[in-house]
Amino acid sequence: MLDDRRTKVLQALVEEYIATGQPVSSNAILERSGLGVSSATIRNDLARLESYGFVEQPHTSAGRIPTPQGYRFYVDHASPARLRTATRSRIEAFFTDVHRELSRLLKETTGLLSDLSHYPAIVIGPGFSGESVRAFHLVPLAGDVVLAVTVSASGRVSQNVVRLRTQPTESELAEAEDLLARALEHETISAALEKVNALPADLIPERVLRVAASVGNALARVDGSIREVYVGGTAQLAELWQDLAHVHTILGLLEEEGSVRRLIDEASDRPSVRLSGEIDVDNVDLAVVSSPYDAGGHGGGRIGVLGPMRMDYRRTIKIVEEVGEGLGESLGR
Amino acid sequence: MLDDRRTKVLQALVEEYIATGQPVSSNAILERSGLGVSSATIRNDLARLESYGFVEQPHTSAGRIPTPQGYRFYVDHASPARLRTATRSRIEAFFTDVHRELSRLLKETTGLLSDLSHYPAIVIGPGFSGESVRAFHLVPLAGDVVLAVTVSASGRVSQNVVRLRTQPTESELAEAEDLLARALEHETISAALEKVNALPADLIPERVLRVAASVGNALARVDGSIREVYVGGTAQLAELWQDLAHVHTILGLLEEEGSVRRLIDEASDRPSVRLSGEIDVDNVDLAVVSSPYDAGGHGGGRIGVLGPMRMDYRRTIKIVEEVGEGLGESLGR
DNA sequence: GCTTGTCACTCTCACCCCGCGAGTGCTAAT
DNA sequence: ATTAGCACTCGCGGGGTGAGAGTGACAAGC
Repeated sequence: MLDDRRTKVLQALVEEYIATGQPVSSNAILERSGLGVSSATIRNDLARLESYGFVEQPHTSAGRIPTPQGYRFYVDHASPARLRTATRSRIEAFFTDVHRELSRLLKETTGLLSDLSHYPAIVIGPGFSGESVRAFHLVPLAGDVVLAVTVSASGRVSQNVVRLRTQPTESELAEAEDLLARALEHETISAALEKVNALPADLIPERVLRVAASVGNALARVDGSIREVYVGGTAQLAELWQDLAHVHTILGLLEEEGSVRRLIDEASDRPSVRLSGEIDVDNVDLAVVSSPYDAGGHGGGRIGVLGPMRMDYRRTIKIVEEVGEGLGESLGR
Repeated sequence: MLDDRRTKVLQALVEEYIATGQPVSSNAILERSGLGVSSATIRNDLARLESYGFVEQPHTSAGRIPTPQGYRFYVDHASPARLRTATRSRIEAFFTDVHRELSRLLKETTGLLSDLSHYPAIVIGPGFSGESVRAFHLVPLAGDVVLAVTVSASGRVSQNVVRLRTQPTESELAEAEDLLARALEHETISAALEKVNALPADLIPERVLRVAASVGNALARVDGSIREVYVGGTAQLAELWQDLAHVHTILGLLEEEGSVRRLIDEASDRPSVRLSGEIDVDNVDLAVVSSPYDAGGHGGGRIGVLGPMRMDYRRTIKIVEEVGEGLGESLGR
């Protein structure tokens, strides 16, 4: 597609633009790239790059800025950065030897990530699925509504409000709790549900069975979909976009759990970069750098940051990757 | 301090400024207030109000804008607004008959409040204290770290990671769990802790007792301070302040749990308004309208919104108050 | 003594004009 | 294919200007 020199010209242009935010002139590329050619040559190359749609001019007689396609090409050809040892050790220290409640750990991870990257950060919690259940409780809330509390083997606590069709008596509820607790013990939720459904219907009062089934179904339904979403570092928004309309739109995105998920949920097993056009978000200058993490037996999730397309990709990708690894290891233990 | 007409002039000025955001001229006050005097008279009054420090001029030949003192006088003398029935019924519908997990309810309440008020909203969770415990579990996490899960009578679930000084065996942990569960059953945490400490040391292995005491102390320490903080509607910030520096500062405030608490924590049993100078936040144009809520036996908390000083106080106060009442009732059941 | 009509004065804001400088595209030469 | 040179384009910032909004002051009226 692009010969070697033109690739270098585009890289220099993107990096210069990322650094300065100003349209980049042929002379600036000359200096940054160190190519031993004249500015006129570079101007010719720029004209070619423009015809390919990688760069554009804000107006005649101005320098060039990258188009989304230009960024895409750059990102796909960029080598990852090396992190300073100070940064690495900060990540390491963060995940070493500190035991925190899961939700707190995830929330604080957004803090770390956004601190290091200087971009707002997103962390999606690891799934529940595949984990066995350590403890289970039913708490009556009101009438036909009960709260099911499940503690997983790794100490995760999940709460679900379940509305039953009928109002159980206290003893029925206790029996159902007992039944489910037994079925769930050291089992995954889906396995336990089968157990419950296979129970001998003649030995257990039907009403109890019905309660247990209702709760079991409710659990199974949410199982796996309880990946909590955490967002941190939103204060950076104002500095990054410098534009109230953009800040408003992005705050709106980050406020709604569903759209946050949509931003970074992706089935890639490596760090990935998504740019405005590729995300289902209209007309916002947006790039999302995300990476999966693997918490060993305890599932895994995804973390990422978002920023304007004019973003330090090489550094950011590396940071997101490393923090993801740290988080995975920390959870995996 | 102020005679009747000057009070009205100030009120009209503040309301006009809240509505338009422009410096208010004597003529504008004339029209809005309906006072049957000439604009010259109002100009004289304005000069007087200025000497009292209630209003100021951005520059010589411009209208007046309220000073913080002017706002203070205004809110202290403002009568609360009436809400449209549509608004009232929205609040009512929100809290009627829907059973949600507590954390979800509180989070969604910030959504309701910010939707109605058009300002970012804060909800502080009701305390745990005073509630009896319904279920209790200890889950070993790793080595000397255990997770204590407490379910309160009203179905609230609290998780605490406790680091013990020694590593208990499985059976010791089970015994300690049993011990604490028994002690806690239908008791408040503080009452239970006394029970545990009063246990006959000769009947129970010392190691078990020590574990139980560690956990109990950890619980007691966090008991009452676990008032979660929820923030919603931050997307409004961009529209409200129209100024990147302000948006940045306030996002920063809202990001940190401690500062959010500081914004609305206050020991007033009525709706209250705090303005920039009165809050420990420097140089931000900020007003906080907050109100307590009472969840009956289950404690209570505080909710509020924040906005620029140029804020529709009469309407906002009423909305915050009503949503607070709704939340209190909903939790009290 | 408070209120009012009048009027000169002040200050901002929006607009326009214009010159500078950066940076390009083109062309002709290598 | 590359380069030097050059004419051309266009945005940006500074300064000038006129209109309009609003005030303060003053003298007259109730």
